[in-house]
Parts: sequence; C-alpha cells; structure tokens
Amino acid sequence: MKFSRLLVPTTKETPNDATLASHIYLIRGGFIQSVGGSGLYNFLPLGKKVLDKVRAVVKEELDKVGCQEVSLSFVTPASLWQESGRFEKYGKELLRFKDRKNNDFILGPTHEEMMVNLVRQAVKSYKQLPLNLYQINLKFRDEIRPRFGLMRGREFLMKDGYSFHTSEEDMKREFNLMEETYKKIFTRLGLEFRVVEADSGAIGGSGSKEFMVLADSGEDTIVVCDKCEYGANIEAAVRQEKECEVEAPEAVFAKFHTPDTTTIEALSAFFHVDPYYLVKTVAKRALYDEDKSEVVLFALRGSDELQEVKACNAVDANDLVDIGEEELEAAGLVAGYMGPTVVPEGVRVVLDNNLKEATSMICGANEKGYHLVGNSFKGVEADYHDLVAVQEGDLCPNCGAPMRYTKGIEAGHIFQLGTQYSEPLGATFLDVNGKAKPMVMGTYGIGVSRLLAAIIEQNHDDKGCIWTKESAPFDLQLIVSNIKDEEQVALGKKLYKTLSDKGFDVLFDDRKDRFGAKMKDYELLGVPYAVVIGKKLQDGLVEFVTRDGLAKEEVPVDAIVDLVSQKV
RNA sequence: CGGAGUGUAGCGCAGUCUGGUAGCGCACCUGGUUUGGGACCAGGGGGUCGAAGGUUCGAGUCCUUUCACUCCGACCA
Repeated sequence: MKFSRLLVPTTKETPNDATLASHIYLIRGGFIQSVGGSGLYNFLPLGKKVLDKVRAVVKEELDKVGCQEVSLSFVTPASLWQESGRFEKYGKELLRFKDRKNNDFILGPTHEEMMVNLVRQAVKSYKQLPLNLYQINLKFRDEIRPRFGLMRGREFLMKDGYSFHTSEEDMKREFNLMEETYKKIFTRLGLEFRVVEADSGAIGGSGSKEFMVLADSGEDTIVVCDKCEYGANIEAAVRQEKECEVEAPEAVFAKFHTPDTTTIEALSAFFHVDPYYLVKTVAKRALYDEDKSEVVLFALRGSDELQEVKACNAVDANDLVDIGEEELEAAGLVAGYMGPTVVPEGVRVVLDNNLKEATSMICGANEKGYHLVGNSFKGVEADYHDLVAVQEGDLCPNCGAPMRYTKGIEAGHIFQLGTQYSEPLGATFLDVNGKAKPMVMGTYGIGVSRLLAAIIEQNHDDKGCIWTKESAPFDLQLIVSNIKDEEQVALGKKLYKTLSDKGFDVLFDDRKDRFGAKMKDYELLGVPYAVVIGKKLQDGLVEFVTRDGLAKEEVPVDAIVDLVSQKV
C-alpha cells in the first residue's frame, strides 16, 4: 500500500477527552474516529485492518478446535428476553426500542437467548451434541459512562461463543478446552496475560474465569500469587484463613460505655485491642427484582474489608447501595454502633466465614455509645458467607505464599453456565432413553475491539503504538526520506515491489512530506519494522529500524532484502 | 441517577464578565522556496456561535427553557 493513497488522518494534537495511551494513539494514529463522543467510533482503514487481523487469529484458533461460526441478527425481539427473564433484569444498559408496529426490540448486549433459540429449533437429539457455536459481531451496551476509547465503548466487537452438552462433565471438558484455546489466542497476539478466577456477574452460572491482559491502566484489580499459578479477580479472590499474632483479649460478656467511638480505629484504640478482634458491621440496601429491597448488615472482622460483589452475591441481590443516616434510623439501626448480635426486626444479617468459631469479639450494641465485649460465635447458627476483600500480603489459598495486587484489562471471560438458560427457554434434547433433558451450556467471550486497546496499553512508548507481529497493520514500513531525490525514489519503488512480491505487507511512504514528519508518523502508527532510504544511500546504505526500542541499523542496499526476510 | 464543567470552522481553543463587522493555532486548497526529526513565505476556502423562545435599534455575549457532551463515584467484553 502506498501511504499517499491511504486514508490515515494522523494528528499532532491529542483529543481532550483521551487520557489512556491506547485511546490517544488510536485516535492520533488515524485508526479510529470518534462519532460525536458518547462511546461510538468509526474504524478507519488502518483500524479496520488491525481489527480484522485480531479477529482472524480468534477465528483460526476457534475453528481449529471444532467451533463453528454463525452470525445472529443484531436486532433481537424482546420476547426472547422476556422468556429468559432478563428483559426486566438486565437494567438500563439494555437498549430497548419499538418498531413501527409497536413491538419491543432490543439491541443485543450478549446473545445467550438468541443462540439458545437457534439451537432449540435445530437440535433435538443427543446425537447432535456437543456443539460449540460462536459469532464475532457487534454488541451494544448502553454503558452508564462510556470512556477510554475502545476500552469501554457502547458499541463494540465481541466474540461470543456458546457450547451445548448432554452432561456437566462434557461441558467442563469443553470449558477447559476453551481455556487452552484462549491462552493460544492471547499468546499469538503477543499479550502478557493471566487467567484468573472470577465473579460470574450478570451472565450467571458457576465456575468462571477471566483472561486479564496485564496493564497498569486496567480497570480491574486482580490478586496474584507469584509462587504458584493462583490468580483471581478481587471480586472472587480467596485467601488462607488469617491468624492473628496478638493474643485475644480476655473478657467476659459485658456491655461497655464507649462514647464517640464510631470507627474501628477509635474502638481499637479505646480497648487497646487489635482490629482482628472487633466486628465491623456494614449496612447496605440490597435491591431485588420488582423494586423490592431490604436492609442487610454484613459483619466481618475489623481487620478485613468488605468485598461488595461477594456481599451482593451472598444475598442474591441485583445490586447493593449505600444507606443514608436517616434510612438507618428508620430501620432501627444506630450508625457507628451497629452489631450483628443485636438487630431490629426486618434487618437481615450475613456473617463472614471468618467469624465462625470466633471468640472474644467486640461489637456494637446498636445503642448510642455502647459496645458489647466478650462475644463468641462458637456454635452460633447464622448465615455465613465469604465476604472479605483479599488484601495485599494475604496468603495464597493454594501454596501459602503472600499475594499481591496487580491491574488487568478483562479481555476474555469464560463461564460454566449449566442449565440456567436452557431450562427457562426450553432448550432440551432427547437422551439415549428418549427422555427430554435441558442442555448443559458454557459461554465464552472475547472483547475483540477491546483487544486493540489492550494491545496498545501493553505495547506503546511515549511516541506511539508498537503493534505485535500478529496484530500489526503492516509487516514493514518503507520510507523514502526525500521524494525529490530520484535515486531514493527509484530504490524505494524497487524494494517495494521486491518485498511485496515476497509476500510482505509493506506500507510505502511515498509522500511529499519531510523526513521528520514521516518518522513521527512511523513511530505513531507503530508498524514493527521500517526501512529508511535516506542520505546514506550515497554510500550504498539504508537504515533498518525496529519499532520496539527504535534501534537503527545501517545496512548495505544489496543486503536489505535478506535482512528483512530474516527478521520480519 | 448524584456532584462539577463545557458546547464558537474537521480538531484544539480565545471572545461571553462590560451587547456594536466572527477570531487564533493545527489541518485543508493555490503558488514558490525547503527535504535526516512534525519547515518557511505569500495568497485562499471553510461558521445557522448546540437548539428554541425572549429582552434590545442591535445578542456568540443578557434572561428563560431545552438538548448534547466531558470529568469524578456504582457496570462490563
């Protein structure tokens, strides 16, 4: 491709809303174009090319292990979503609209319903299973706050795959196969990533794993162990039970006057007791379907932090929201002095697993200015769940080594769904005995357009993009320094033809611009290698540039084709 | 939805307080000079000043309404 013919509107200036490297460089490099803000983007020729390359890698690896590509209609009748119950449940991210006949439709944010519908119509027998179908198509989520360019757009390209099985075991086999396949995909794309345990969120299901591209700008906090393979999203991370070196305070059960002692720190100082022996009680309002809600107290050790997603799952709520002071009062709770042992009617209590068997604990008396000491949870029947947010330094549940936090970009997510959708939607098959059974499902996603952003987040410098081999828009950029120098131009044309004939995808910078402008564009676009034909041509030399690190090597003209063949 | 802010040329902004000919930089077009780090000179094109209504002889500027977008906290590939 000749640069002079290519539509790549590169700019010197940064759009004012772009803060992330990937956002800045994808816009400045003319890969994508913002469509009036609000998380919508056009892909320009270069962006489209990269997108197609990434998509091709995904498709190749999936097809290799027997997945089949389909394409589901983007506009979805709402009736399907009403059948699964998600039409109401999914929330405002689901874009709903009506057609001219006043029928409800949605724009698919994910396609479980559609795929199940496809399969239930076409698959009737165990002989047709297992099946793994996927598509690489647009999705639309009316995000509350789109930002970061392709990282969190409202319209995005996603690969979503769904597998259907006759048994749980077979589904797990496929789940593991997908994990391996995803690893191959991310590895081929040149990404540094980590597979972590995850929360299943709105999709539902049991076991789920996320593929996190490691980058400081990532929106997710993940907990990793350096000694072993363990890694988990903070929302799902677990740890070895914490011990406390400080001895438990000796005390019999009693009520103490504790004025102005409303925080864990103050309480710890007041009693000279380690926070480990205090009960932290967090009140939240849990929201359920049909506008139902209730007040829930989550109790855990004072030395721990509440993990909201775990808490939300513990009560099976759609969401948890903070409670204001008036609302607390109305529920009969005293801010700063709440405790799980003294609870007004209508307030639900959930205890953290770590409180099971805990003794010598201090907690609020639900009375202004009073705490209770010497509480024991030994043998107490209650609603116990894992509620704690794993901290840095907590011990790995596998090997016991200290764990640390790191940041990741969620680029893939695989779920063991079970029969969550097949049952309500009636996707059944006849087994060997002629009995109807719901299909056991798995679902597997990759954020394809987000991957472009992720690749750049992980591979860039202060000058621009550094594409990895499999994602690069071109193999090589051929730069003629001075277009008025006939000798340079002649060599450029010759090399362009030779290298193209050899099968390299070459971007030939034949523009009239000056050397500086061309180099800046080269660095911004981030093609892995460049050959610069410039002044040194008088001495029979050209320059071979490696984008990653910008190392430059002077090479005799007649050796350059071999060098390119060998390196690129 | 909560809080803060911005809408003026393709992009980035000034002008608004104090009403009086629509501006600057980048980009774009023409001609010329330049060609190893985003060049220079000269000339040029491009605007319902987010929208609607109002005040006024006169509104980008003042008033009312409305829409959109951005930024900070809860979602997700």
